[in-house]
Amino acid sequence: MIADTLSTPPSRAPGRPREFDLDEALDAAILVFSERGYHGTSIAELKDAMGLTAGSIYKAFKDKRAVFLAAFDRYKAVRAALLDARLSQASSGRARVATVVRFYAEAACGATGRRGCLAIGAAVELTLFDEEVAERVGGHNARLVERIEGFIREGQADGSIAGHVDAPGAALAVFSYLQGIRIAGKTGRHDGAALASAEAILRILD
Amino acid sequence: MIADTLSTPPSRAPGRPREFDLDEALDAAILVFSERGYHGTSIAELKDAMGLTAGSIYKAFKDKRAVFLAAFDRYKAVRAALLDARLSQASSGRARVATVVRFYAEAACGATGRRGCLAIGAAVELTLFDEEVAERVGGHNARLVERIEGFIREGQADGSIAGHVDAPGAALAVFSYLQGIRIAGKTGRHDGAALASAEAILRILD
DNA sequence: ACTATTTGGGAACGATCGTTCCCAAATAGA
DNA sequence: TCTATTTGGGAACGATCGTTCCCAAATAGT
Repeated sequence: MIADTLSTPPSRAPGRPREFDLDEALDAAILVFSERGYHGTSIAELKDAMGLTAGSIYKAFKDKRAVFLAAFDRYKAVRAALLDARLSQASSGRARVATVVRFYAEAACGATGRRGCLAIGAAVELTLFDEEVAERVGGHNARLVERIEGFIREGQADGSIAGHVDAPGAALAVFSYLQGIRIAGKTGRHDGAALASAEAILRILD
Repeated sequence: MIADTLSTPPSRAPGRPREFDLDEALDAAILVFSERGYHGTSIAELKDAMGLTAGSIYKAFKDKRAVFLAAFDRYKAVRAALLDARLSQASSGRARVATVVRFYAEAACGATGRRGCLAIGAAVELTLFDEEVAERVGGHNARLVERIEGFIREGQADGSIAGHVDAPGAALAVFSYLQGIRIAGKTGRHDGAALASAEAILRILD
């Protein structure tokens, strides 16, 4: 696991080198797990989607749960990078909240919306009986809520958000909207109103 | 299935009578399916929870999926009855929206919140590959969104909600909040702020 | 060249899955 | 009382599950 403590170049380890890209395989796993859920996904389906054999999967990961956790981590990292890129262009507290809200509303539309969010799937399916998943999901969620609350306070400081807004309550309300719009997207009936709902939620900040 | 077309009393059918109450069994199934999800629940667990044998389950229901659909229908009916009872005491459009929002926020707290919502579980786990589940979930969701939009329009008519509010957008935003607060409740970290978030979301209507 | 190590591929394993089947028990109608 | 019908209980079934194992191939170090 941990190599290159401070040595020179890549300096490969002994043994036959892996022939596939781990992240590409995880991207495929993210799709399958998002569509079918954890328990609804079999190793056979994972195998087909990732283009690997069972042996290769179990050499790269301890078990099915480890594949899921790795996919979850990558999903979170990729989505966070996309969101942060957009956030860097927002110049007020309100603009940052609006960016987050629109980011989720867009993801809730079309095929992406129907496919669903891996993190929400993990929360719904696994948190009750898997402490580690609960810890990760809960941590990510709590951090996002805190971040939104920070944006709100920034907005109140820069004048873009009304001072009477209850920051913790509004932050949890916005966070809940983010999760909920992605569930609305599962049925694909509200694509037309998704962006309108994003604008509506921002009224909380007036 | 269809009996008593317009005849007299109960008039039992031939054969040994069922020894358990169907609704009580379904209430147990609702708990298990809510906690573990559809694919995460085995017949053995269903059997234990419902206090039945496999044979009895398969005499009352076609298959596991039929148990789930029946549990889903009952869950929806029970929750709708509870909500309607509260709604009957609300006397303005805004009060009705507030009642709905608080109803979900309360359900998101404590053990109930951690257990999760069966309908959301169905949406996340099953809608993509089960047309019938997608139809039921989508129908219920669409009806709730329409109902909220109706409450908003009523509020605009009775003066309790500002006229400039975009009813369709606000309705979807509120609906999304309802779904999302129940996901927030899965991790049980935001119980304290749940009710505050419910009040915050109502600012949409100002 | 030889050894140690790791991966690719896929057969094989035990466990568990959802479902069916069978028999005894309980009821209605004749 | 006899027949038809339905349920309760639980053993049994084939299918599929997640996982392990084995062997050939590919690499690094000596």
